[in-house]
Amino acid sequence: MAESAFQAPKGTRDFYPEDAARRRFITEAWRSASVRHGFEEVDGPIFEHLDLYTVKSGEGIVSELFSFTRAGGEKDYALRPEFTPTLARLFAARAGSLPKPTRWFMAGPFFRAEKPQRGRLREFLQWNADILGDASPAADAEIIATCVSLLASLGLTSRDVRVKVNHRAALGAWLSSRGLAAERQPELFKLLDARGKMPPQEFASRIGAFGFSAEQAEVFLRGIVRITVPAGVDPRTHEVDPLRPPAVDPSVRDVLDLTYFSDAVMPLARELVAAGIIDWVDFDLSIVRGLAYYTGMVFEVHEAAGAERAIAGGGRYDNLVELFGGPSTPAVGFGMGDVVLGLVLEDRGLMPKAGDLFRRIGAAPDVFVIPGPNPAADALVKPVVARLRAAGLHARHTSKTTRNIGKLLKEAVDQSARFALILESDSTAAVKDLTSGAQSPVVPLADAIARLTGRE
RNA sequence: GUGGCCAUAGCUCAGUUGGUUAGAGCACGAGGUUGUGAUCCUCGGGGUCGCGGGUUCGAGUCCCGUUGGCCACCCCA
Repeated sequence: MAESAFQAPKGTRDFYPEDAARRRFITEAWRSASVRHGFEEVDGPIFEHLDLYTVKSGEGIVSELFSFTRAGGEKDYALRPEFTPTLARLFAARAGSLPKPTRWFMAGPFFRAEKPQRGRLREFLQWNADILGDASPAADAEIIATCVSLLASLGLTSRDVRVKVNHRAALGAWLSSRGLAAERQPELFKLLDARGKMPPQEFASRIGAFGFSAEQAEVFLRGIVRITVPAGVDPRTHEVDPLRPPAVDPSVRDVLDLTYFSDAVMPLARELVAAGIIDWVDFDLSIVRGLAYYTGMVFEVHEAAGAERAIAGGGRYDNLVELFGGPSTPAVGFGMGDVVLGLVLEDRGLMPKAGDLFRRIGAAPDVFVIPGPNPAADALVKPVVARLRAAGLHARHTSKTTRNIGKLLKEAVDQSARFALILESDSTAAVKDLTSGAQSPVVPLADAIARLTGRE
């Protein structure tokens, strides 16, 4: 703020080196998890025709978008607020020649014209992974497993975060069986979604209007049917009896008929057990999400104590590709933003600090070349650095004038270099391992370089 | 979009009922001592106090507006 009156636009971020490194740390983890699970990377334009978004969401969406008309142009455009329409467009255009199922991921910037708050900005990065052309519960589970794989790769555990899973069709069928007309269900979903924002008495009274008792309201408030694997049981071989959901809280059964729910969810639960991630999952009747187009399984990932906003969310959307002009195609996927994920990692102390961070993203120097006090060493610094770089190493040298060994070693450490190469004369050097502190004896320069460039 | 709280150095903050040239610690830069990441010493850069206006002899301080941040509501694809 010193020299300029300009501020970054509301809800945007500036990325100084350590910020950019944190961003890369996250995006590289996204990429790795995607590739590990067999997804291929795609992308589309960062702005699309405005119509692409109003088709699905109506004109009301426009106030949430950054939209514009080119000076002198006619068409309306919008910065992309989500990827699903673009994904559907890409898929529809080549549906005939794509493999089934098609597994795609992308990660990039998105824009929403909302009022910024903690965890919610106007420009953010989002990771999307989708499976198109596979209607099976196995695909549902694979999507969740990919998400869990990412979380685990960053050091999060099933005690830090919970995957809340629900099934829209199952919940709808159950509600219909209790006589709640389909038209009134979205109303109930909205109430369920807002349950945490009102006193319990108010919730009980409002849910009473839908024909639920106070005891049932209590169950909705707790909201959770948890399926866990008992300690000592190998989740890969653990059998789940579809007729008897394991470890369901008995008090829940007393007041809710979960038959519809479990019929729809048990095949998925079995897949989650097979994938070894059932411990991460709670089945939660109140998770509703974008009622607009989800048709089956829906899920959200939350910090276990409920801190922060949702880390990720997704579900099955079997009608959407068709809505965008493609062939009828079952699909399931999810999105995860970088903002909340970053906050949770910071909260848990899992975001690496400077030196480690640069090392983790491959931006730390392999070797820092230090001239000793011998004047002959000075002239050697640049040729040696050039030679190390030609061999593919990340090599740096000081730009300071001091030849104080201690200060130069400190500079090497500050820059998180792995090794220091100390030039002793025009033909000799020592290699110091800056991680262990071990230093080699003074050897011929060629030997020292060979040690640094040789295979590990 | 509505409302509340906040804004002084890169960071954390101090700054008296309105009064000289706005300070500290850390961080950063240059150099010195000790041939090894430390310690120590010297020096230095950096602020039109978010921005604009008003009141006043005089505003970092009081008033209004504005921008941005945080929080709640709305929304959350």
